[in-house]
Amino acid sequence: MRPNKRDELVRKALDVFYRNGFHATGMDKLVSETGVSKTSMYKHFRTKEDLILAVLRLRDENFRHWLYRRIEELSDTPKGQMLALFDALSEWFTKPEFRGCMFIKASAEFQEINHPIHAQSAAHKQILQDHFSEIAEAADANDPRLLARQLLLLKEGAIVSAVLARGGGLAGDPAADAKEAARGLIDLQIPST
Amino acid sequence: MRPNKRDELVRKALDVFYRNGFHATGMDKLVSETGVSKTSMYKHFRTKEDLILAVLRLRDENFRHWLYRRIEELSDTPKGQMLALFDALSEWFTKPEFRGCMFIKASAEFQEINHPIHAQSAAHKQILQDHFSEIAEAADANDPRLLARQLLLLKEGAIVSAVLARGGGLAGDPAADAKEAARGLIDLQIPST
DNA sequence: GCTTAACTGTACTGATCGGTAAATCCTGAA
DNA sequence: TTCAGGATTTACCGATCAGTACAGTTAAGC
Repeated sequence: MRPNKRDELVRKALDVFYRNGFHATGMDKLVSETGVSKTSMYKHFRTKEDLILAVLRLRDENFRHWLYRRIEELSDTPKGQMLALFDALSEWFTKPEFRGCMFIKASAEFQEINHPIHAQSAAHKQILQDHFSEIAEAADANDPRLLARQLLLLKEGAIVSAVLARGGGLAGDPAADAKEAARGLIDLQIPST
Repeated sequence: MRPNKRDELVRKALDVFYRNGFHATGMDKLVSETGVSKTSMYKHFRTKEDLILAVLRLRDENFRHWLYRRIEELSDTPKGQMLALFDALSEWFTKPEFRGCMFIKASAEFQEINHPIHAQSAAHKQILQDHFSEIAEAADANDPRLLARQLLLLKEGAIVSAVLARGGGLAGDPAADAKEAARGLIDLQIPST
């Protein structure tokens, strides 16, 4: 058997869903864009929903690993890493293929609280928040969990704003503005050296 | 009668689109949920897209007017009103019918930069940002425009987080956390009394 | 009573939706 | 060389998609 074929399908489906949206992407479109036959798809995934869940799992892995690594590359102190988060975001926003956060879009298209896709999107954000919390703790913040939640707020706000600002419809540089805000919030919790 | 019928359609369509999403809502569903015949719909709006644009116009009007009024009710000082923004959001988030920001969802489903729906969503956020900017200016902020952009970041982040936190999948109280953050950012720009 | 215009239900278009059936093709292992 | 299992193409299912045609209904203004 080919363990590759399934992964290749998920990888390509990720691209198509990310560019076109979930409801707007039909299985026939996936066939033509991925080159994988419909029969094969339904061999690997019972439903479209199962495929989407697999796509989100891959996205979670890819995105978090990229973000974690990039943050560590940009700074080697916890405090610096919290700021580097927004430099990494800025790099992401300026990529031509940037089209917002896949999990925000997934939760927007599948709104029911108990829907697996909605739940998985929430889980992704929770894992990120926990990671931020560890960094904030390492930086000796007074309330690491609060600071982590605020960093996540700024990150999500920056992503949403970056999407709208991409076409020039919204003024400002979301990543830079968020970084400025983060700097203020961090200084409030960590006595400046 | 009958300037009403069109408005009634838009009003009811707003509900359906807000609860179900745009692509996921078919015109036949609108017929059954609004009680307006399909022929009438297409008399008033040439396409589904035109109807969505009308719905977004109404939403923009309703939401902004509600928010502006609520903020003024909660405080009569510019500085207090910037904080009251997040109390108003908290009220919104706890309403049982809360299902996130319609414009974030619209821009997520219609991603193309030049798409009218995308552009209209960006315009809504820009108007809000301008309003915040006026309040920040009245509060004698050092950089009112920056503060306004940061308040918008916190607002959008709080909305997205509130959607994910609604099902218990994400820890924290986004409105409260955002308010705390806003307080810090405001104090940095306005010498505390 | 008649006109006019808004509204209605029903039936339809061709395309696409998610998902399935069946026959064939390809490739690696025995 | 044969066999098996996965992958393929092609065709199909009933449902739904956005949008249209058309004939009938309602109600106000004159």
